Amino acid sequence: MGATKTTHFTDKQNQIATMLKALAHPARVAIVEYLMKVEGCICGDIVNELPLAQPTVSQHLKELKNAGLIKGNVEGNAICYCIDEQAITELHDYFTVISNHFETKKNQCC
Amino acid sequence: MGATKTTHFTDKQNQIATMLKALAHPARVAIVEYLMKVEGCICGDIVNELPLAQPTVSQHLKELKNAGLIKGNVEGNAICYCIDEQAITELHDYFTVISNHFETKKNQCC
DNA sequence: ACCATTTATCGTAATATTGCAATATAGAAA
DNA sequence: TTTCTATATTGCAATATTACGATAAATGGT
Repeated sequence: MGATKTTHFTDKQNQIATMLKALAHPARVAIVEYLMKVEGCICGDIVNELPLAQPTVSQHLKELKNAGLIKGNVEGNAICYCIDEQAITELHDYFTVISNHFETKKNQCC
Repeated sequence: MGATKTTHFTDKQNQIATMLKALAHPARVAIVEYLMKVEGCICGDIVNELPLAQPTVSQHLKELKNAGLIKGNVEGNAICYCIDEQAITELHDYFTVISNHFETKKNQCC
């Protein structure tokens, strides 16, 4: 089939899965890390930082944008992409809840 | 192509991407959340909790296990899966770093 | 207007993922 | 040993993803 069955899962589960999927590729992880490194936004230079062709990078940026992880502004000739903090915070909070839960319970069996 | 180019990314980037990919599906998110709910481990009952056929659930469990997010023990007739805390902690720490970074910088442009 | 630069889109090939029916396997129970 | 129950594996069809060359679109500078 190839298509994911989303109907019977909760909105939250689908939303988290979608956001994680956006980061589930080394190139997209690298893009986010590059955004950290440059302390601002990406304007063209990202293509030179990745071992991928320009259309491929553009596609990855689009996926990050669709998932709400980055925002894009037209900045004259170039385009300025930067992190959407809210999305990152949401993911961080999610892992905080999971992490706290399992830390306090300290694994009963396995 | 379909195959991800991993060669030119760092080990850390590939590792994070692999772990996130394991969680990048609502069924696998639901499995982890179910593990939280039952406060222990899964022994068979998970198939009844998901809107998917048994072989499909088995496949999702396998992917979570391959990525190191859950551990499996043979427990008599059934199999006992539970969370691998270390993997969850690793992901949590990763998002903490990113989250802290962008929070302090408060978005210069977009 | 023309050209250069930057980014997006299209088209396409290769591969991966998802999902399930059928079947296999392993252990428990009878 | 036969049977039941739980999980895994196989095989396959449908769809998604990844990557890139070619090309388009948008803007700035000349």
